[in-house]
Order: sequence, then structure tokens, then C-alpha cells
Amino acid sequence: MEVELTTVFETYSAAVGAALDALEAAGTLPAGLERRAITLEPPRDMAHGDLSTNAAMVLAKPAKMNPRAIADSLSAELRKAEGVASVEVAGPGFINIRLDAAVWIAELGEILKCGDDYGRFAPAKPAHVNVEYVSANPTGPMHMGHCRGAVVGDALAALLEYAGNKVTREYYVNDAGGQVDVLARSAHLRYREALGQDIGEIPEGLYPGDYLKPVGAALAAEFGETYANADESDWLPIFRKQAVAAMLQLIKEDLALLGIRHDVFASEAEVQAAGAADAAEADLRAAGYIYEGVLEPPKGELPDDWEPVELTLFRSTAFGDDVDRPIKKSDGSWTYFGADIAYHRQKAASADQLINIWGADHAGTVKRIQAAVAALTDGKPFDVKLVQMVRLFRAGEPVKMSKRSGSFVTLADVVREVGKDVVRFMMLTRRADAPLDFDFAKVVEQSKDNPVFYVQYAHARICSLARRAVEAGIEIVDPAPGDLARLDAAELDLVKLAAQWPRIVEAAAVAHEPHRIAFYLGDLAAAFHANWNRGNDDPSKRYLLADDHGITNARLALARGVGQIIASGLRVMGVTPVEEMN
RNA sequence: GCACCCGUAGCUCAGCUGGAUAGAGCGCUGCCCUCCGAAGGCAGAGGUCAGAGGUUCGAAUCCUCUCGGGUGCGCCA
Repeated sequence: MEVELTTVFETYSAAVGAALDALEAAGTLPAGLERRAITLEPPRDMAHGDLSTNAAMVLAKPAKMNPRAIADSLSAELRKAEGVASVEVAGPGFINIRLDAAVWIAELGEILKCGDDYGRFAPAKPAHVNVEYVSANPTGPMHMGHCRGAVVGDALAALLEYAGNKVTREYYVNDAGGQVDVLARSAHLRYREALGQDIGEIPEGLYPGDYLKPVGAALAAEFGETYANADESDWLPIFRKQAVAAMLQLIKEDLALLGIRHDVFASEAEVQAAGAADAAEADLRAAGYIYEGVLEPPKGELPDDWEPVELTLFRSTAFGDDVDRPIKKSDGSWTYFGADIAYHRQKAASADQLINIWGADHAGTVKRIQAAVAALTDGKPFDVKLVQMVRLFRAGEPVKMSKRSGSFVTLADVVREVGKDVVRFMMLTRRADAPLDFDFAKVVEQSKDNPVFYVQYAHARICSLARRAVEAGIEIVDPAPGDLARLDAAELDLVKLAAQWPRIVEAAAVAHEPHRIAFYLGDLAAAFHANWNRGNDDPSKRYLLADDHGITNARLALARGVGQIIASGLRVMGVTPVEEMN
């Protein structure tokens, strides 16, 4: 795991292990018991103590012993460990450990010493994770439908990096299908318009948006009248390429507004041109997963143009899919799925782990791609995270959107209105697979029920402490040990919560759930605010005490520790920690 | 018809991959404050974790079924 940092949790996990070793050596416990299920966690209820282990209950059955008996001998052993203040057995066999205040004070020192690295994992051999996200079709600017996946993917990438992985941020450009031909035709129309032709209404089925006008103008400037009345086959490939490039540029600019930059833009067309799909098919065929066959008609509403045809099929049912899926169309060209298999095969070749962030509307295709990756990579870790819709509101009223008229809410509009940080934070305030409401009025509200504000405010408040200490003539220095020892129980509770940061990072990274960072920061901010508010009723609890520089510096150190972790968390989320509110 | 996601307080949602008496915000009730340490504070009420079985020391969490809501289904992308 980490190279240098050892957290309280790791120290005492090791202590539990050592205690078990001692019991084994003494013959109290049978040797060689499976210990993997043993955990050491902060109990949900802090009143139970600082740490809690389930070891006695987990070991009771294999050891054929009463859990209370194991707990009693184990707690006797644990009492000997350094820094342990008390050990109690509770409930069915929980062992609750309370640590000396000195342990938590030392942990605060560790937090401050490590800075932004407190919580960062730096394994000797990082795993290489490829995160593919956004991958919006290059046919127009980004709208709010793309926003959440973009933020979740980007935050997950940052989280995985922070958790000690090497991450590639990848965007799959769907530049090979029919929709980019539509784009090319739409661009051709704008091209004729730019040449002065009357194009009238944009026909049904073409992209109506104004964003194609500059593309048309650029094409007109480059090619003049050359393709004005030419056959489509003459200009389509050229216009497609140029229009896609222009749209990708638009998308990159939109992503930049959110602070997102991908490492790799993988082109579907290039993947196909390189013969990757043939190679993937050959692999699958060799493994016996490809056959020629006729599919059953689709269930539910039958398309009127449906007819049975023999196709090249992938046996995804061997991996739990409902039906086998075609990888080639009847004209011999690749289906989207066929091309996607090749793309995933390519990604898998250079990464230890694949993660895709997809819109929930693609849920139906998850099984087949997982089947294909399983067949091609022999079970390489591959997670598809589905991201649910964002519903837009303005002061409680739903924002209406019409795709047909092209009047969808663009990402750029939203970022311009409320700012990058608010958008990013809000997108992470729900689990990805739960729908999310985004209210333009509420997200900029300065109140406790706005999580963005609440967390930023905590950070700003902490930053302002340093400024105001100077104004008050207090010299900020590293607190003396004797002053740190004066921190009271409530203040140490804050240290305990802050000390959970590395655990939160690890759990969120393993689960691929960046929203956990947002919730943790909300908790930490709330705890800090509550601590701060004690100063209202009891001035001696205030952080800045002009007549007691000793405790002031101890409390400032505590505040710095909390502020630093909030800042680390916000940075993982891609949100800039603010130093003052305005 | 089938698949996937979801169902937790009046509302919106967390719940640390199986732990103890299930949490937060809003709303509600009651006190406190009107202090730039501002953009409120404290406390309280409020739950059959949709339902029924199963797995085990232990289930909101895992498995099965039922009910309810959402999304999707193609040689499209």
C-alpha cells in the first residue's frame, strides 16, 4: 500500500494481528485461522470508542470457540499495545478500543506534515486504469445530458490517481457511423448557405443548430464552389472529416470549461481502419464465440422493416446476455458493437483495468460488451458505470428542453451561469446511478442546505482564521506539545473524523464512487462548523484567543488540518477550494 | 414480453461492499441568538429499510420470488 504514511487504522490493524499471533503462540487460539474477514473500523457510533474490530465474531466459528471468550483474551492482549487507553467487549463480541489522546494529537501532526499527501496512496507498482468517459458523438456542442458523465468520469480518474493508480483518461470518438454522415450533409447545407444559396428550412433528419454555420463558412472559404453541386460521394468523406474535427474542437472547449482534459481521443474510424475489428473477430472465432446465424425478431414492438437475415453473431449468451449479438451488418460492415469490441480489445491491451462511464440509456448494452471483454481478456477487471439523468429546474420549475428545435440547454450555458465549481460539486452529490435534480437557484444559494456553499464556506472560514490571527497580533507558530494536549474531546473528535480521509479515499476508489468524497466533505465541514459555533456560547472555545496564544496555535493547527483535507477532497473532485466567500 | 437501475423519515437522499440503538438536509415542533466568529445555533418528534421467504453469530446491504417506479430493446449509435 502506501510507502511512508502509516495511519492510525493501519497501526492498530497491525496491533490486532500481533495480538492474534500472541494468542496463537500461547495456544489460546488454533493456528492458521483465516483472518481476511477481520476488520478494524471506527464504529458508527463514536460513543463506542475510537476503533472497533469484529475479530472475535469472525474467528468464533472456525476456532470452535465462544466469541465472548475470544474477545476477552484478545482484548487483554490489545490492552498491552502502545497508545491503547481502554478496551471493552460489547454486544455479540465487538471489541471497542479507545486510544490515548496523544495518538490523535500525533495523527494531527501527521496530517499537517503530509499535507496534500495525507490520504494519497503511492504504491511501488501502480495499476494502470483506463477510464473512458464523455465520448459524446462529435455532432455538436455538449449539452447537459453529457455533463454528469463528464464530471463523474473526471472525478473518478482523479480519485484513482490519488489512490495510487496510473490513469489514462480516454474519449472514444464515434466518427464512423451514420450520424457523422448526417453531420457531413448538414455541414454541406451550411456550406451552400455560406456560398449564398438559399437553403430554406433545415430538412428533417439533419442537424439544425447554428453551430454548423462557421463550419460551412470555413468549407466555403477552403473549397469555393467546388462541391456546391457535386455528387455526395465526392464530398462526403472530406466534409465528414472536417466537420468531425470542428465538432471535436467545440467539445474540447466545452470540456475545458469544466476543467476536463483527456489524454487520448480514440477514433472509431481509425480503430476500424487499422484492422482491429478483424483481429478481434479472429480471436473470438478461435475461442469459438463467433458463428453465422439468424436472430429471433426483437420482442415488443416489431419494426416494420424487420426480416430474418443470416448474420455474423457473437455468442454473448455464453456470458449471461439474453441473445447473441451481431458484430457485422448484412452488407459486411461492422456494427457499432463489432467496432466497440475491437476498441475495447485495444484498450485492454495497454491497461490493467478498464472503466467506462456510460449514460443510463445505454444500460441495455452493458452485458454484451462485458461479455466481449470477458471473452477477449480472460476476465480483466472491467466496470461499466451507468450515470443517470440530470433534471434541470429553475426555482422549482422544470426547465423545458426540446431536442428537435435544437434548444437544448448547453453545458457552456450552465457553466457560464453558475460556474465550474458549482457544476462539478453538484454532479457528485448523488450516487451516479440515482437521478439528480439540479436547480439553478438552489445551487448558488448561500445557506446550509447547499452543500457546495457549506463545504466551501468551511474552507474559507479556516483560511480567514490565519488572516485574522495576524490582524489580532497573534504569531502563528507550530503549537507546543503542551498546548496540543489542551485540545478537548470535541476537538479531538474533529481530528478523528479528519483521520478517516485515507480510508474514504481507498473505499471510494475501490468502489469507483467519487460521490463519497462529496458526502465525506459535507460531514467534515459540518463537524468543523459545529465546533466553531461553540465559540458563540462559550468565548473560551473560540479559535482565536488574543490572551492565550498557546491554545490558539493548537486550534489553528487543528483548523489547518481540517482545511487541508477539505482542500484535498475538493481537488480530487476538480473543485477549486476558495479562500474567501463573497 | 424481456433486460438493467431503483424502492430507506412527510420531501430529497446518504448508509463506509455483512456489523451494534438505520443517518443528514429540508419541512414540522420547542427554546436560544439578531453577535460581521454574518450568510443562524441547540434540542425534539418522525422508520414494518416496498413485501415475503432464504443464507448466518448478525441483513437496508447477499440470493430467490412478488409488488411498484424509471430507463432501454433493432443489422441504429
